[in-house]
Amino acid sequence: MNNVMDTLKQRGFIKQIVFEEELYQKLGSDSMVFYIGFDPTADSLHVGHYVQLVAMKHMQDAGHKPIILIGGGTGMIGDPSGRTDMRGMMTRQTIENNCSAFKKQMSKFVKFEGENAAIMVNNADWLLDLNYIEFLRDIGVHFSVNKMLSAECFKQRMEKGLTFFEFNYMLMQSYDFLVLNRKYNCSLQLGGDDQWANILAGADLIRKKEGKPSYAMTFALLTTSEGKKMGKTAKGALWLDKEKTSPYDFYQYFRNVEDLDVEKCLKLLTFLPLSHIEELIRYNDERINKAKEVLAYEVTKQIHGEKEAAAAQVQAKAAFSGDSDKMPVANIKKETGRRIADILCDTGISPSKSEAKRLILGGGVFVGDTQVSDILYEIPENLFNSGEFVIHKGKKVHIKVVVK
RNA sequence: GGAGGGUUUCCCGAGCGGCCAAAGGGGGCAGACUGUAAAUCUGUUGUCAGACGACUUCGGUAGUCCGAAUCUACCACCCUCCA
Repeated sequence: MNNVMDTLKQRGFIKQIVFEEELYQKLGSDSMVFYIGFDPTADSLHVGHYVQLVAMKHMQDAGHKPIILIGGGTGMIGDPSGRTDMRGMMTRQTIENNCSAFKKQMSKFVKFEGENAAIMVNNADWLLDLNYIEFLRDIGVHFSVNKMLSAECFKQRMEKGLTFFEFNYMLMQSYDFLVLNRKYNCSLQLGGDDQWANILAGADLIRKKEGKPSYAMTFALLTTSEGKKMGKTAKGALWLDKEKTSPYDFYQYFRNVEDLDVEKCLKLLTFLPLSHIEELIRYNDERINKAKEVLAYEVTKQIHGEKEAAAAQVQAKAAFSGDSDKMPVANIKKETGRRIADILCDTGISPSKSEAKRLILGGGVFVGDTQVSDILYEIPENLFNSGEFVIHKGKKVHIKVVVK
């Protein structure tokens, strides 16, 4: 069996590993049970989660058995790692809703049948009913506050303040690992590099309580070449839920990544063979656009399926080549009037009329091929009555407006 | 529990009682240059209005004043120091 650690390394996933040699041996010879945890912080997964899922799939394909842990219990607390302030506390109801949304989305990426079928667990099942005193006596004794305080993940919080409430998060996550170890013989935990301290603590706990070997490995976070988090848009995260981020927007996001990030994205987010990727990123000039198209298509395909990906690609190509037949469409009602500012709002191209006017004054709006410079501009009657026309906002937003 | 400091527009942050829709930076959007890239330069960045202008906003509430983001009182939350 091909050693998956090599694969993950070559594709740039791996950031830190505990007992690397030993783990490498095991991954190469046995089928290991491993887990990745996901806290239900929103009602949809985003690209950051997706990277973890890709890694999980590589692991599963190599014969290892994944456990997906949903943090229905840890979500009640909120991970303080790397944050400057406390997360808003979520109600139980919200958490449960988020959990089921997560489950639904994740089930697409890993297989739940066969020899090394994935399983999904929820830590609410064992965390919610813990007895405080028992827990402290059993688990709490193994944690050194001195050591915890020196952890990198609390650093930012040492300046702004950290409540005892959140300070416990690490114990919860460590306990999860222990539970999974006892129940499923899970001895490896994976996660984003921001989870390093939490994961390590868990591995230590298993060694202390069970005297058994346990391993930890973290993945590089998806960041741009400038070190900023990727997957952030003006509207928030890049969601996997197509109601929250349309396949078209999703496609466009990756179609527009910087040159310097294309390779990383192809390796981390797609399953294309490395040789193929090498081929794609060979050029440094405009030919790299081809690679971006492939990237956008492949990632969209993984998440929304081949049909949606193809559709997004067609729309994108149409929009940028001026082929109005296949452009993204916005419908408006016939009675809305023909003023350009109103139409920009009705189609969602602009969030407000003031904004629309600014855009026009700035020279960013075209109806068909004519630039609009007057805020009072009306769509010519014959065009309006013809039922459809094209509006361009800047160079990137091209919409076919259909009058109904 | 005691003493002090804070809460400003998407984010960070400056704001003398009138000239504040509120400096500056970041981010966003648009223009130029390009390759639907980056870098750079320019403009713009509360809402409504064709325009004059009107309206809403500076943690909350109630006041003082012709006039308040700026003053007062109370409330809420946060931080720092001392216990």
